[in-house]
Amino acid sequence: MPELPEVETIKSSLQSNVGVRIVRVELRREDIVRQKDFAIGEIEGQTITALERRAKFLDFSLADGRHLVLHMGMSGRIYQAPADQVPAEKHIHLLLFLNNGRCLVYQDPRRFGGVWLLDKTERLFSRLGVEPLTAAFTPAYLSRAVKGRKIAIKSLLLDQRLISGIGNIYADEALFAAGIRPQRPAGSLNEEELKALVRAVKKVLRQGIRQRGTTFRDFRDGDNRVGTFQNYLQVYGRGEEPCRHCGQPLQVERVGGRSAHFCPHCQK
DNA sequence: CGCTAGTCCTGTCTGC
DNA sequence: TGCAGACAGGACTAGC
Repeated sequence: MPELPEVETIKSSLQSNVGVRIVRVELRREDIVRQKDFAIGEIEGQTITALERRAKFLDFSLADGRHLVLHMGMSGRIYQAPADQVPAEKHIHLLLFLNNGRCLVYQDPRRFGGVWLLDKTERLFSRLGVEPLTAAFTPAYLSRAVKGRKIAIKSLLLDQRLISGIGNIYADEALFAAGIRPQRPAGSLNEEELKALVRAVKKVLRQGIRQRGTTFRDFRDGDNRVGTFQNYLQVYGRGEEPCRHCGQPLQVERVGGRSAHFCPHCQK
């Protein structure tokens, strides 16, 4: 569910908890912990010193230098609530009670997400590719990444080892904005198209962040509020509705096992 | 190496 | 109203 703009939105909305101490932890499901360098109880009494995003991961730095890292998978949420009003909802797996009167609620029905308790984030983050909103993501970088590759360009955009943070919605939106069909072999893109694609990826991700994410159904920010980028989607989730640009019906096809939305007229 | 299909889960929607 | 089946924003693995 949450892609880069959604995780970035969650991060911003939870920033006020930096500098706050975790007084009590309630782990309701042990099996959501994917990797454990230390026991969950050891985060009790610790202050959150930073909250950052890496790809689709949310990274809580703790005062002792260790990290609590979360991934939302398809259906995960993390939001703050008054500590004395913990929601009586299903699939709440982790609660962090803070000394500012709030608690952080981690909820994930499908459990494709998870929690990492790490001494260092290196092992988890080192296999991730470039952050698409940094200066390191350039046409030259993408050109090297696609060279000789027959894989569909959309699948390549979703490969977190190359570019980290793009998911199904923003991949489709970026390809539409760049005028490139999702099933095109990556290596077939010319310099001009690569340039357009880099620009389009940055553009749609920034728009997504500005609109505080896309709420198709599940996404909520750190205050449990919906985003608004769904009102600006050009292709994703629009089925065979008319293209907003040319009026021709959009098309949905499976590409690399994922649904791909595109305009056969506007995208080449 | 490249790609597909299967896997992990629950919830929701569609069609009968 | 019940039920079966398809599908969902992610990421990993096995196997051809």
